[in-house]
Amino acid sequence: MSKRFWLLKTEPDCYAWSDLVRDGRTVWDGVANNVALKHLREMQPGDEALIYHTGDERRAVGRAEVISTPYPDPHQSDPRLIVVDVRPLAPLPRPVALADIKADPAFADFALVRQSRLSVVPVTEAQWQRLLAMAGVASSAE
DNA sequence: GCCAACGTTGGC
DNA sequence: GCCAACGTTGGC
Repeated sequence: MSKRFWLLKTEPDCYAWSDLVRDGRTVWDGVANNVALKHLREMQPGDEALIYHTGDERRAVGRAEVISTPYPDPHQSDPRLIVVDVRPLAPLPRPVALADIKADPAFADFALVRQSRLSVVPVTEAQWQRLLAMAGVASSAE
C-alpha cells in the first residue's frame, strides 16, 4: 500500500506541536467523530500528517509520521475509539495558514475547508505537495 | 460573542 | 426510522 497523507488538528492549548517534539512520540487520542475515526482506521505506518493548530492559530505547523497501525484506545472501554502513534518529523519552515489555503482555488475540495469540524482530514498527494511547497519545504525532502 | 455546520439524543 | 431539540466544534 502506498503512503497516504493526512492532516491532524489539535488545540495548541491542549496538545501542541511543541509538545509532540518534546515527547518524541505520542498516542493521537481523543478522536470521537465517526468520520475522523474512519480515517484513523485507514492509517498505516509510514503515512505522513501535517499537524494543524486550531483556535487562534489556524495554521499547519509541522510534519509528523504515523508509526503504528490503528488500535483501540487502551484507556477507553469503547473499542470504536481508535488511536495511532505518531512522531514529529520537522517543523514547517513557513507554517501554512488556513486563510492562505482557503484563498487558493486548488483547495476548493479540501476537506479542511469543506468540513471545518473534521479533526482527521485526508490530504491527496497533489494537495500534500502543494501544501509543502507553500510551507517552504524543499521537494527533495520528500 | 456569535453562528454555521455538523453530530447526537430521545420522543414518537 | 424520523426529526426536533440540543450540544459541540471551530471559524469569524
